[in-house]
Amino acid sequence: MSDYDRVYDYIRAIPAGSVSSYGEIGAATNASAREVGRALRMAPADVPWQRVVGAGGDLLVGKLDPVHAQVQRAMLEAEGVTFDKSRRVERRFFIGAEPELDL
DNA sequence: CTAATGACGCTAC
DNA sequence: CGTAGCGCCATTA
Repeated sequence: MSDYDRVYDYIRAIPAGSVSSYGEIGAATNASAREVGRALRMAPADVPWQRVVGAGGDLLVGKLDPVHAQVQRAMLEAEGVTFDKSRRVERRFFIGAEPELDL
Protein backbone atom coordinates (compact mmCIF):
# COMPACT_ATOMS: atom_id res chain seq x y z
CA MET A 1 0.00 0.00 0.00
CA SER A 2 1.52 3.28 -1.10
CA ASP A 3 1.28 6.53 0.82
CA TYR A 4 -1.03 7.83 -1.86
CA ASP A 5 -3.46 4.96 -1.38
CA ARG A 6 -3.42 5.68 2.35
CA VAL A 7 -4.30 9.30 1.56
CA TYR A 8 -7.19 8.22 -0.66
CA ASP A 9 -8.50 5.91 2.04
CA TYR A 10 -8.32 8.64 4.66
CA ILE A 11 -10.21 11.09 2.45
CA ARG A 12 -12.84 8.49 1.62
CA ALA A 13 -13.37 8.14 5.40
CA ILE A 14 -14.27 11.82 5.76
CA PRO A 15 -18.03 12.06 6.45
CA ALA A 16 -20.16 14.36 4.30
CA GLY A 17 -20.49 17.79 5.86
CA SER A 18 -17.01 17.61 7.34
CA VAL A 19 -13.62 18.59 5.97
CA SER A 20 -9.99 17.86 6.69
CA SER A 21 -6.79 19.72 5.89
CA TYR A 22 -3.72 18.73 3.89
CA GLY A 23 -1.60 18.93 6.99
CA GLU A 24 -4.02 16.77 8.98
CA ILE A 25 -4.11 14.14 6.27
CA GLY A 26 -0.35 14.31 5.89
CA ALA A 27 0.12 13.71 9.59
CA ALA A 28 -2.36 10.82 9.56
CA THR A 29 -0.84 9.18 6.50
CA ASN A 30 2.78 9.89 7.35
CA ALA A 31 3.17 12.18 4.35
CA SER A 32 3.90 15.86 3.83
CA ALA A 33 1.17 18.31 2.85
CA ARG A 34 2.62 18.60 -0.64
CA GLU A 35 2.44 14.84 -1.14
CA VAL A 36 -1.24 14.94 -0.24
CA GLY A 37 -1.77 17.53 -2.95
CA ARG A 38 0.15 15.41 -5.41
CA ALA A 39 -1.98 12.42 -4.45
CA LEU A 40 -5.19 14.39 -4.95
CA ARG A 41 -3.98 15.56 -8.33
CA MET A 42 -4.08 12.02 -9.66
CA ALA A 43 -6.83 10.84 -7.37
CA PRO A 44 -9.49 8.43 -8.70
CA ALA A 45 -13.08 9.65 -9.17
CA ASP A 46 -14.37 7.95 -6.01
CA VAL A 47 -12.22 10.20 -3.81
CA PRO A 48 -14.15 13.22 -2.41
CA TRP A 49 -11.23 15.64 -2.95
CA GLN A 50 -13.53 18.60 -2.28
CA ARG A 51 -13.46 17.76 1.44
CA VAL A 52 -9.73 18.48 1.54
CA VAL A 53 -8.92 22.12 2.34
CA GLY A 54 -5.93 24.17 3.42
CA ALA A 55 -4.66 24.47 7.00
CA GLY A 56 -6.66 27.59 7.86
CA GLY A 57 -9.78 26.33 6.12
CA ASP A 58 -8.84 27.87 2.82
CA LEU A 59 -10.24 26.22 -0.26
CA LEU A 60 -7.54 25.38 -2.79
CA VAL A 61 -4.52 27.45 -1.79
CA GLY A 62 -4.09 28.61 -5.36
CA LYS A 63 -1.63 26.40 -7.24
CA LEU A 64 -4.52 25.23 -9.40
CA ASP A 65 -7.11 27.08 -11.47
CA PRO A 66 -9.30 29.47 -9.41
CA VAL A 67 -12.30 27.99 -11.19
CA HIS A 68 -11.61 24.73 -9.41
CA ALA A 69 -11.95 26.43 -6.03
CA GLN A 70 -15.39 27.66 -7.05
CA VAL A 71 -16.48 24.12 -7.87
CA GLN A 72 -15.13 22.90 -4.55
CA ARG A 73 -17.10 25.53 -2.62
CA ALA A 74 -20.30 24.62 -4.44
CA MET A 75 -19.91 20.92 -3.66
CA LEU A 76 -19.14 21.56 0.00
CA GLU A 77 -22.12 23.89 0.35
CA ALA A 78 -24.25 21.10 -1.08
CA GLU A 79 -23.04 18.91 1.79
CA GLY A 80 -23.97 21.52 4.39
CA VAL A 81 -20.57 23.12 4.91
CA THR A 82 -20.67 26.88 5.36
CA PHE A 83 -17.98 29.48 4.67
CA ASP A 84 -17.03 32.82 6.09
CA LYS A 85 -16.56 36.01 4.08
CA SER A 86 -13.05 35.10 3.00
CA ARG A 87 -14.01 31.74 1.45
CA ARG A 88 -12.75 29.90 4.54
CA VAL A 89 -14.40 26.82 6.04
CA GLU A 90 -15.50 27.33 9.63
CA ARG A 91 -13.38 25.38 12.13
CA ARG A 92 -16.37 23.43 13.48
CA PHE A 93 -16.51 21.48 10.22
CA PHE A 94 -12.92 20.30 10.61
CA ILE A 95 -12.27 16.76 11.74
CA GLY A 96 -10.32 16.91 14.98
CA ALA A 97 -11.27 20.52 15.64
CA GLU A 98 -12.48 21.17 19.16
CA PRO A 99 -15.55 23.48 19.32
CA GLU A 100 -14.43 25.13 22.56
CA LEU A 101 -10.98 25.74 21.16
CA ASP A 102 -12.39 27.80 18.31
CA LEU A 103 -10.02 30.58 17.33
C1' DC B 1 24.05 14.77 -11.06
C1' DT B 2 21.47 19.83 -10.35
C1' DA B 3 17.44 23.12 -11.08
C1' DA B 4 12.71 24.13 -11.19
C1' DT B 5 7.97 23.29 -9.81
C1' DG B 6 3.73 22.42 -7.16
C1' DA B 7 -4.30 20.63 -5.06
C1' DC B 8 0.86 23.10 1.26
C1' DG B 9 2.30 25.22 6.06
C1' DC B 10 4.21 28.42 9.04
C1' DT B 11 6.42 32.77 10.36
C1' DA B 12 7.46 37.54 9.55
C1' DC B 13 6.21 42.07 8.18
C1' DC C 1 -6.51 41.04 7.17
C1' DG C 2 -3.02 40.98 3.22
C1' DT C 3 1.47 39.70 0.86
C1' DA C 4 6.23 37.69 0.92
C1' DG C 5 9.69 34.48 2.06
C1' DC C 6 11.47 29.96 3.40
C1' DG C 7 10.98 24.97 4.32
C1' DC C 8 9.19 20.79 2.76
C1' DC C 9 9.62 16.46 -0.55
C1' DA C 10 8.26 13.80 -4.79
C1' DT C 11 8.21 14.41 -9.70
C1' DT C 12 9.91 16.32 -14.03
C1' DA C 13 13.16 18.65 -17.19
